[in-house]
Amino acid sequence: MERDTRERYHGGMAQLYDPASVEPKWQKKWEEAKTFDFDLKKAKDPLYLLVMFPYPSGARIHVGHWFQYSIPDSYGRYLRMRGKDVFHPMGFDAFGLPAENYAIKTGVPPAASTAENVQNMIVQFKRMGVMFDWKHTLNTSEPAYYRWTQWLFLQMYKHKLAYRKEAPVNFCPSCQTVLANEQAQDGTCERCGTPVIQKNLTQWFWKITDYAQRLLDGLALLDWPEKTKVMQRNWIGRKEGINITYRVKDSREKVTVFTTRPETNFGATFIVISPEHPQLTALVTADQKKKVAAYVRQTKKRTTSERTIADRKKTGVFTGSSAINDLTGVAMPIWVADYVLMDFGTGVVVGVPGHDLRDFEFAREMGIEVIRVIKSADGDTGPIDSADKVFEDEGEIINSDFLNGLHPHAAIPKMMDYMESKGMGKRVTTYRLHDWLVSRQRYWGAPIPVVYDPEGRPHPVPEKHLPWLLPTDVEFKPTGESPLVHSKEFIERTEKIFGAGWRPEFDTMDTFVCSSFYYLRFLMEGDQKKFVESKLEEKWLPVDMYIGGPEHACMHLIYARFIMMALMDMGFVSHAEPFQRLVHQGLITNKGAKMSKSKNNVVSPDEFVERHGSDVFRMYLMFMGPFTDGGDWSDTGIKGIDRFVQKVWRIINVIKKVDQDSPQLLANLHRTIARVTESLDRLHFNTAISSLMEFFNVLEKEEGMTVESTRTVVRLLTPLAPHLAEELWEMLGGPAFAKASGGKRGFAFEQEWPSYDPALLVSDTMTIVVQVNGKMRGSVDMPCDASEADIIAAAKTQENVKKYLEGRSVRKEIYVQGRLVNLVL
RNA sequence: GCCGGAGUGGCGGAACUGGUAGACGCGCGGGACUCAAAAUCCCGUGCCGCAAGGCGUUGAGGGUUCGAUUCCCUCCUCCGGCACCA
Repeated sequence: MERDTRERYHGGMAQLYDPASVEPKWQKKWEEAKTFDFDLKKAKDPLYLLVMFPYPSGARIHVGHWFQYSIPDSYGRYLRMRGKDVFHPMGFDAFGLPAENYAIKTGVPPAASTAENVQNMIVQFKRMGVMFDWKHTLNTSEPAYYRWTQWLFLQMYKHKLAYRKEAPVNFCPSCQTVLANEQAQDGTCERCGTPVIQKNLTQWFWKITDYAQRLLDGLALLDWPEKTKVMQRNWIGRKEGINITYRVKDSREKVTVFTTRPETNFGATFIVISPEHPQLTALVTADQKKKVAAYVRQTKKRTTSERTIADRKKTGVFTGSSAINDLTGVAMPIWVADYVLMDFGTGVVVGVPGHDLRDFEFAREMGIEVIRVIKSADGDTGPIDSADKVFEDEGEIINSDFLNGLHPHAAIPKMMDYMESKGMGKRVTTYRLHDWLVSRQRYWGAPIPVVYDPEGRPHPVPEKHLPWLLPTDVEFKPTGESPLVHSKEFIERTEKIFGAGWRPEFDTMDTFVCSSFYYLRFLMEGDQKKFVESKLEEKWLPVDMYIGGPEHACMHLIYARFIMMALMDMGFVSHAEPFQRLVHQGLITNKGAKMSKSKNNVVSPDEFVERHGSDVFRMYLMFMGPFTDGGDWSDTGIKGIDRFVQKVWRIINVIKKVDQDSPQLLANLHRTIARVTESLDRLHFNTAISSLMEFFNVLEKEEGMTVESTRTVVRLLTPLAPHLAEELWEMLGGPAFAKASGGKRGFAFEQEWPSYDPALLVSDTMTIVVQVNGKMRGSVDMPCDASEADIIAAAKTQENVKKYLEGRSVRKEIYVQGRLVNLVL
């Protein structure tokens, strides 16, 4: 078909490059030679290159996988040629919902489907031609791995970083199952549409909040995208303010509020307490009891997402109590309302309706007095009677006794000092960050290694019983409880070890726990009795370059940092930060939309890889644009790369091998080396490829090239098109040459990266652009050592320039060294 | 609403710290080869012009500068994140 005719009309000079036979050949040779087997101990110049590990889905590898894994592979090959000992492992984040859902649907146990998916993915990765060291792979769902997930839990428990408390979960009464937040969007169940209810369960938490400040401070030293750092800072959400304590009228109770704007306190007219607040009952007076109880009951029915819709009409009930504002002596009614959240600040808020929109809305709804204490930007000091007049910005303070005339930057500290001196308040710092809820009411996860005695008290499972195996005699169909509850074996095992009446913890761990330390487990070889080998950890961490999607900015990337810090405090590791440099690959979309199975718009790379080969496909992905940008999928340009590969093949095959390169060719080659090197250093694979294209466009017109230079060109191609380069390298006698000249191994990617001679980049003439009034009017070629005066003089004699100078005087002459002359008239 | 980021030909994109905008590729137009098509090669491809040359131009408007895609201000659009956070 196509191929025969292509050859026939090709002039018979060279065979067409055929990736279908060449690529498997080299994949086999690489594997047989064990070229990717890595020795962590022997490595001299270690570089840890890590790409976030994938979930082993049952579907075939998609375009996004290719983008995420083949391009970093090219980068890794480049660094390897630069002399780095590049450790680039790959594993599988294998616990999680999809395998469990698949089991519910088909009855296939998650362990079986997962193992099969992993094998399928490995085959596909090999076909991709990536140089993962499969000797160092891991799978988080295997007991050999999750025993360390459990070990980590035990360490957290031992160091008082794990605790239990009641927390609400989303529950679907129809499916009888706990839902993740993403399965319960809009307050209805993803699967059946039934309204989701909130259910309180006692669950395990990890105290990430203890590390809030360190997580914040640590960001400063990381080589991460600024955007990601900002997101983490916002996520941690440090706020400095003051806790003000008010006396409650006719009661021994006191209420404490948190505020960052105490200077507005002369305008405080009410207090709002969260419906969940434990102090609430003590504040409710007898005559308000019924109303408040009804309101609290109503709130419980609402999901968090429902409660946090910004535009919702404010609701609330008066508790009957009032607090005294000691600044003014005013009694502030205490209300209960669901717009105040229990888990931020103190769960109680002081209402300043004149200068906070939500407070104003509430006050208007409930008929509470509004006082102005800040002059608005346009000087308005009058009453505040509409939402438009609520002035939330900073301005001059009025109606506030000793603060009058001040601006917030001065008033805030003054008020804080005043309140602290009078014992009314105390400065505090709060964080938005919440403790990490690690319990999941799921089957397919690492069992939490805890057992409960007959009195219900928790005890850690001793380390000698790890891995605390996930039972297999379970019912996957949802019953409203954790699937593990129905495992006879699990309960029997627990009673046998710990005694009659003992029960295991039936919840499993969040999969983010598994992925919070996997970069450490890749460093293990052979000995599986230790969590981490100290010498290797010191040598290899932090990860030099971590590549993954920006969607992990706030979850995985904070959890992993937290765990690393905790492990350092416990003495297991020597570094506080796991990932020194972070790069987010861009997203490959399809017609602007994210590819997803549910949208049925996932592009399969299979047919393209089959037709054009792995090298062409990966280079096409690189050529689409910068790695960090991603892009919209389109196959229209793949032809360009295919042509390029054929052109490279043809030229290298047919070009005359000469004894000496022309000076232009040599200069061009060295310029190309410089540009490709610089592009790769900056992860600009697209421009690395275009530089090579330019080189071949010129090379085509050359008489010939030395074998030495040809080999140099092949080495430049090696990271980008590894299979093609290997074939060319062999053709050029590269392996024999390499062995003869230094004992290095023979594959192309095992060779040294070409260096360039800066002297060859400089030519002895330079082209100076001549501008008149900032517009280009010509150019002059001058020797590099020409003086400024000579250059300007030459510029003025240019025909086209002369025309503009005619009859006008030059007011100013600007000369930019080696670049341009601008004549201002 | 708040916090980030980005807007460059028909398209993907290039342009290091302000200095020839549009590299490279796709697509498109023309030509060579062919009975023909595909493939391949050559030429062209911001606009006007046969050409010499001229003009315009990096989302819109303004500013700084001899000179702005690049720096500053205002606005528009798109993307990402957060959001009743006190």
